[in-house]
Amino acid sequence: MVEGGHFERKDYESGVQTQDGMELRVWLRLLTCTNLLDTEVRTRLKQTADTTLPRFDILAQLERHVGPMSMGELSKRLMVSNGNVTGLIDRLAGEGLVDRKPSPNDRRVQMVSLTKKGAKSFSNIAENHRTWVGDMMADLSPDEMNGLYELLARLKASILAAEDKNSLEAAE
Amino acid sequence: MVEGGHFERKDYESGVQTQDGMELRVWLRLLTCTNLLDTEVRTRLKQTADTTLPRFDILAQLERHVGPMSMGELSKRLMVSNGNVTGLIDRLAGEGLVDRKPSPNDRRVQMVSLTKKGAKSFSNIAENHRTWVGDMMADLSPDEMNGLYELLARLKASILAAEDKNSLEAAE
DNA sequence: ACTAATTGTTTTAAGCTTAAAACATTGTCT
DNA sequence: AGACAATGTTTTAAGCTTAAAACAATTAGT
Repeated sequence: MVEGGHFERKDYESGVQTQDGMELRVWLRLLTCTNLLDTEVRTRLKQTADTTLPRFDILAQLERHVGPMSMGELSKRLMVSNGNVTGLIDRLAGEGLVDRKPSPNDRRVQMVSLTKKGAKSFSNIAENHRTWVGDMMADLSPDEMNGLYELLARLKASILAAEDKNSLEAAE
Repeated sequence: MVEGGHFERKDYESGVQTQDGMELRVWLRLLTCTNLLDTEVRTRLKQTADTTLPRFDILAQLERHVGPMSMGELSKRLMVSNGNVTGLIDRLAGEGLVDRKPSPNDRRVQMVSLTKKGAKSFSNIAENHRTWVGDMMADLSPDEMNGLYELLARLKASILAAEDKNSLEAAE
């Protein structure tokens, strides 16, 4: 999109002013890293397997679950809306990667499972996925990886604490 | 969505197996943190200002630029497609937050600028935005913030190096 | 000046996403 | 059993996003 090689993707940092606080700078750098990785993964999924990340996420959930899974459970595990799952499963079923059939116990429920084709497709893609992510982080030392891992845990805890505090205030 | 308070949002970590490599674990934790922050910001933008993050990003770009900006320049700075900007500006113009008029020099070009209403709206939202992000990171010490900032810089460099290497291979 | 290529924008088609409404089925209560 | 609440899924309406095609206007080359 832009010439030069290093700014084809979202890079929110380019707009940060020096007077911005450290929090905004960390947030924008976090966003930049996530977008770079995310975009790269999506691009390679498209190029090498002609699929998308949401489809891949569904196959991954089905693969690690023993036996078929209901639409609702898929929706909970992926943390997306029910309607979203309906659409994705429609397309995956159309491509023959998953199988959807009504539950014999409860006629409201649709049970979904991987087809053989779906399982095979997933295992190929998952292998690639692991390699891609590894390559992108190849320049970080084990110490750096551990440090990042721990700091992200601290950040996650801080965010959740802030949300809890906020929801308590809202409940008053 | 799920009871318990800590897993209402995307949390890819819940599915990671112990045999997964460190790279995948870091990636999923990165994704979790970004999604938590991103979702929170979007939710609050919706609740407090009835707007969205893409709209906010456009107002921010227009605010820091002196004078009107073309559609193409906006598209480059936000790192999104031209068509995307067209749609967003359509809606922002409909809400009276931005002004769009043809350039006098080049009749292909549309020049966009903030209206008074848009500038006022942006400054209110930006103030809140800074506070939200600060609150979410409140539990991290200055040292931790600096450490995270530096490690993310290392990660960004590693990703870009991997992309460059990959595109060089593709060009052979 | 005519033709070509280039540049700037919009339109189109497809997919992802959500919230809210609509439907279908099951469970509960009397 | 009948009414009503709760649960599981799909549909609908709206917005974000992209790639590719279509349009419009400018620039370059002859």
